[in-house]
Amino acid sequence: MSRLSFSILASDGAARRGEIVTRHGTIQTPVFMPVGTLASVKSLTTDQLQQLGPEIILNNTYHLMLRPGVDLLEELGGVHKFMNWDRAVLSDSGGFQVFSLSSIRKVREEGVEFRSHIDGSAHFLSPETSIDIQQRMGVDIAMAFDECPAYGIEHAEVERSMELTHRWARRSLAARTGESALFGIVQGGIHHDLRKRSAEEIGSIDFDGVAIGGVSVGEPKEEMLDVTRFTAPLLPADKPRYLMGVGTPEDLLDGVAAGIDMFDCVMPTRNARNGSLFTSLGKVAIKNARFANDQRPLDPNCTCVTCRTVSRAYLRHLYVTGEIAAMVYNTIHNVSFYLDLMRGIRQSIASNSLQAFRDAFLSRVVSGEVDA
RNA sequence: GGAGAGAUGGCUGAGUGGUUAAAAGCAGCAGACUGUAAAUCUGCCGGUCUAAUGACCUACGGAGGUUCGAACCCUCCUCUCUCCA
Repeated sequence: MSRLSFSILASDGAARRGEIVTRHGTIQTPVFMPVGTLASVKSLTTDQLQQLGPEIILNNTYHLMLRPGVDLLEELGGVHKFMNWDRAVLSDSGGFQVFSLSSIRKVREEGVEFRSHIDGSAHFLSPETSIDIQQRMGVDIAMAFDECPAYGIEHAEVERSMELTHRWARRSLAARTGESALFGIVQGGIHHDLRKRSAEEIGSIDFDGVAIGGVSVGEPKEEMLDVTRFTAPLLPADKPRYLMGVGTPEDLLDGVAAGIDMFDCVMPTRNARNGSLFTSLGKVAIKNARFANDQRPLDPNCTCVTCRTVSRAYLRHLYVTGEIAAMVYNTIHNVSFYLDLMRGIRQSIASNSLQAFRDAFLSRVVSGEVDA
């Protein structure tokens, strides 16, 4: 079979309702991909994850390259077998670590030299090595190796970085020899002219999908939305569009409306571990004293295990006492909430009512009736 | 019975004449988190008033004293702990 195929089933304005077929199953889009950096969606067993039902998750090249190492990963049969996950996996190329680990790396034309954040040892990632590692991990979708520039640097510097990303994009594709599908990444910061150039350049390369990278790196929300709205329509219409690292529930609604098909973000999982929970009635900081005696389910409109079986009072107690179960329950809920949201979004596109769905969602959340 | 040590803010615990409303940790209260160096980080944390700066009050076991000034020095009292009988 081909590495990947994408078809659009319906649309609503710029929003698309589609299907991506991978070697590990079919993905309904728009889709949210939970992040499992180290071949684990933090705090969840694969079985628990499976029951939540995401059709695809993320892994990370940089982190897995360090531990357990790609040789071992390959020897153990790839990430799917390693974590006993039979659905799709997309791997980030390590490009984000060029940004997030900027203090311990050095960028050159050839690639990026990292000092391991674990033991200080030197590691090198280039388009060729990144793609090689991703293929050997056996992921369904690999990402081109890119440079993710920080927010706030000058236009000329963003342009230089973007051009490097373009050269690396072609090298990434040339390095792809295996079964993994490969997505290109558009850069260009917050600058329309650069984003346009990048979209044209990356869009002209024979990738299986195209991502918008370099957002959610500290820029104001409006800038991110502006870049997304500007760039999405410039991307090839017949390929999946992936907005990297985004975002909040509201961001997902906006992204879909702009024509994005795929999202990933650490927010639901990280926030869960930090006691910040997304609900249909707004955000809940479960550690707040007001939940100490609150016997209601976290979210009355949610059917996840957490909301079906335990109270806010219990969730608060687990969190405050530092019990591991707090992270499990919280993560189950937040991931479930995100997946439910995407399900609702897909249905609304199919029935041409995305705008109404968005309005209803936001009005419920904004009304702040968590305490009602 | 004898010898010694100690009593500090909700807790543990620094501080031995002024810059001390009093370190630090914990607990408590709140906030942040966007392709994960995150079960992390930040702020507040005696009281009242203030948007804030700030002002006043109360405070280092109790009572008294020395001093311009005391958590810190002296006296007595109360209590706690350790060792020896």
